[in-house]
Amino acid sequence: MKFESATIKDIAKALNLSTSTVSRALRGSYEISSETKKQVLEYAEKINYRPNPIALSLKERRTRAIGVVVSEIANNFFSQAINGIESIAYNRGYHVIITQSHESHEREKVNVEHMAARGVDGLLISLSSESVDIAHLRELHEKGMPIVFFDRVSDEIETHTVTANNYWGSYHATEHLIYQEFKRIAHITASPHLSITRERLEGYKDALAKHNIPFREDLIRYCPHGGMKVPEVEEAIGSLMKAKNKPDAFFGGGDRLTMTCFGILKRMKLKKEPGFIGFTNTAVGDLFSPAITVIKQPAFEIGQSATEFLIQMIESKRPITEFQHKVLETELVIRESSKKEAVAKREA
Amino acid sequence: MKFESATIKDIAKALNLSTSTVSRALRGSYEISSETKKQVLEYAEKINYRPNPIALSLKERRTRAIGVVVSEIANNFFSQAINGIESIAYNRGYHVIITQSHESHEREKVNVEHMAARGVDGLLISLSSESVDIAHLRELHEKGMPIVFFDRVSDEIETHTVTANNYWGSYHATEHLIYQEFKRIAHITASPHLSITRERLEGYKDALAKHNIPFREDLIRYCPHGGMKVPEVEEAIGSLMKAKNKPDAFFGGGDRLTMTCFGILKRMKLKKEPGFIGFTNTAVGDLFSPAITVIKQPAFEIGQSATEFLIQMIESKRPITEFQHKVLETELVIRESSKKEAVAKREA
DNA sequence: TTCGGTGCCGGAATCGTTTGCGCAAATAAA
DNA sequence: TTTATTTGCGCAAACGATTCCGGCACCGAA
Repeated sequence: MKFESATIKDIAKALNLSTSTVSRALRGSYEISSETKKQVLEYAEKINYRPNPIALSLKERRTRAIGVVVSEIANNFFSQAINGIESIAYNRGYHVIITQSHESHEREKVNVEHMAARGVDGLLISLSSESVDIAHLRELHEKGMPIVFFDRVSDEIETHTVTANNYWGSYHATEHLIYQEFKRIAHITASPHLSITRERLEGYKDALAKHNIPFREDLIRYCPHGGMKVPEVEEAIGSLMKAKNKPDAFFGGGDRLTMTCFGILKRMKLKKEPGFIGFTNTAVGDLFSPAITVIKQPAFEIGQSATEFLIQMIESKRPITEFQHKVLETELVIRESSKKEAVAKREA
Repeated sequence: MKFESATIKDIAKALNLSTSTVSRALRGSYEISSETKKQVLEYAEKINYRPNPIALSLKERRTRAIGVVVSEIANNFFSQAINGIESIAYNRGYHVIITQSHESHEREKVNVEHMAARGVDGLLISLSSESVDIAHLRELHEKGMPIVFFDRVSDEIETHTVTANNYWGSYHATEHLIYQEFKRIAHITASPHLSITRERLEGYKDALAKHNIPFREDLIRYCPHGGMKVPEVEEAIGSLMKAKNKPDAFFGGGDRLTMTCFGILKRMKLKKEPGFIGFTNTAVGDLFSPAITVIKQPAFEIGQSATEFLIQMIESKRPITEFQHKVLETELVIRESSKKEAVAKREA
């Protein structure tokens, strides 16, 4: 089974011209008589000629494609970010190749290497939770591959980054819970070496400090798989609820994590329902019971900005030395799950 | 900014050999002395040589990549199906290129053409809701491009298809609502020329007929954008609720549609809460209020089967003439939203 | 010594496209 | 008429890899 397409040679043969003439005619070179041009153009149109992008890539050493690595597309944040990426890329004439790391460092590496070999012009990446060692990226970066980090960034590579303001998002969320008079706020978060984990943890800590609530390490739980493995989260919550002083509120540190967490807590049917808040970009937070308070990230815009930076790098003649670190604000959407009165009422 | 890689020429030059010898040595040809082979292999390893896939594609006229077109990745069904596709593809040594049509026929066409030109070895496609005319696919198919339809299929092209048993899924869902004593079941569904729309409508009709409930066209609403445009669904529901005889239950015909519908109904805060059921693969249906009854499709398996068929077609020596139409069973997950008693209780 | 065979390797074509260079004919200038 | 310039086009190399074809050297056999 193969699939043949018309080539420049077919045109040349049919019109008794050389391939070079045809090529030049197609791109409207001034060296070709307008009559020949017309002939070629018409015939090309007739047989629906399309230049072979593979041959072009080989020749020009560029593909007009950008590669994307996210952990999961089945994650509201990432699917929205991808839509942002596409919106810019298509307008600028780039195609987007999406891959998933499934939070696996190995998978991330394989994907990145394949896309690099395949000749993408640049890479947009949000690190997997397993990625401590990013030698595979550094190597590529040193060879000149444009790379932009978004969401989960690394400072081991000097380049543009685009993130949400995780610190303030987390700070405000935590402060909101404090205002609602929750005293023992547990923070269920992802792998501690992710930038987002650290930033969100800092915001949480600082909000506590601001309100003179001592930070307690035993209220923090790290789930390296970021909510993908339910037992991991169950274990985290279980251990928290077994303690003498149970938390009275939970704060989820990522999209999947927030969902998983919320589900587990709900299924536990606790007598004393805890307050809940989480980072997630779900569109249906108000359909939940209780309607869930969320920190929403400007995912679409993050995708857009990252893509703009990347294309700018790709198309720049000289190496870039000044890098930007764009930070976009989050939005706290307050609903029922974080309100003390609401919680109290549901318990009554 | 460019990105250079070692080539076979570099090896040849360094070792004072010809490129042909190096090429042969790398693939272990018997015509090359074991000594030369060793040299070449070692040097290749040392400089971390990787064959250029673009050059290979040009030569071999295959890319070991398969293209996927879905309407939205931010759709639980599709993201799960894509995971199924990847699980098979990667094991068989194929890469997966994901594109979204956003329910636009034009976008679908552009994506398909680009992937074809780019040289994917085959195509996995679930049609956009706008795609009535599929000339772009037929043309490709006639030129020999292997294509497998999944989920939203077309009978205009003779090929393998993989779908959920939409008819029975819909039949059982409808029957379930009937058993729960709902009398006027509205069906909010997608574009009428999608195969899934037709199949689900048939199941709905036949279940009504089986229970001697007359089918009423005025209980059906088509939303061509499949729930992507909220106003469209609001209008549909609004018009149904304005009628003298309001529906007492709603049945959503697709993933996005079900979510959108459910949200709108909830926000309407109706005195008399209608029964609800819908096709969706959401993982969090039990977190909703009320917990939502769903028809779940075996999305992952659909993705897997479709990919197996496709790779089989790609690797087949002779044209395939016998096509399979695989149908996988759906699962009805009954929760609160469809239970008459529950609805009554919530109303009390 | 010559012939056939084998082992090992290089030359060159090929995939589809672009492009530097050169060449012939036509036109313009001398 | 001769020389210079322009116009219009073809040849061939290049991108990176594979592969057909052929060649050289060395061996044993006749």
